[in-house]
Amino acid sequence: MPELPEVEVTRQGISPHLTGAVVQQVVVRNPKLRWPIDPSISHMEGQTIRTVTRRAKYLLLDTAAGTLILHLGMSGSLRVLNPAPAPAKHDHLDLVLSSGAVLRLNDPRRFGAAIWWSLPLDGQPLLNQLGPEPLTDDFNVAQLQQALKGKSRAIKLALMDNKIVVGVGNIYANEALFSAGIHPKCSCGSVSKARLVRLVEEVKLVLARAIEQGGTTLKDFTNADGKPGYFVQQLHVYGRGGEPCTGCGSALQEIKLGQRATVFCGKCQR
DNA sequence: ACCACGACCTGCACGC
DNA sequence: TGCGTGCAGGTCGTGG
Repeated sequence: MPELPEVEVTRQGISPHLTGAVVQQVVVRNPKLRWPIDPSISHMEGQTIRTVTRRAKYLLLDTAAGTLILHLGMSGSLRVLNPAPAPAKHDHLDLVLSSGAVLRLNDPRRFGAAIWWSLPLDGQPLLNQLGPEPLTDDFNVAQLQQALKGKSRAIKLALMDNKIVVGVGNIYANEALFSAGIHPKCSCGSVSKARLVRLVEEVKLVLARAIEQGGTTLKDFTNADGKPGYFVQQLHVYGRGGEPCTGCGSALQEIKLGQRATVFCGKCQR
């Protein structure tokens, strides 16, 4: 489900309900996520959520005693419910707030994660190896050029590599490469600086636009209020293999790259 | 040090 | 209608 825009839309949706709220109870219905939810998550009970932030596709709920790190995997979603209905299938985790509202995690495929981290965050192994945030100046041409220098693998795989830049998943990697006119199989080291300038711009643009539109809903993504995102209407290539290119009209090609569906225009992208 | 690939899961669309 | 197959928005850990 979520790439960076969907996670950010989720963050924006839940933040007003969570910031300053006291966690009255943590209910773990099924601990079997990507990593088992550790019982120490109960230490969050009684804590006040100070901030709700995002790093890459991780949501960070900060308290004085530690941070709850949430990841939505491929199929996870968070809702704030008040009142909360009876839990449904795949509702694995609830944070019951003293306001009566409930933050509920639903994740059919269970690739997501919920990790209670009571140590300093800079020692968190999932977080401390991550590359720059794409929507900040830390992601720029100089940094990208340095990261790609001498590498021969396909540019699309590099774009989706969290050490190079975080948050760009399969949808937006396809879209950004299309907008930048770069063939997804281009060898990293062979892309000119001018084209990398363009790529950095397009990555930022497509992510920012998707956030504005409430994210991309393909099947099951909804924001914290249960509403879908509308960016799917602005996708140029993702999910459109065989259909006409919005630029030149020729049929979009679809291949596999790193086991992921890769769609591009053979004419507009070189 | 790099990189490709399998693995983790459920649900859905499709073809027979 | 039912069954098998393949595919899906992520990313860690492995083995080469």
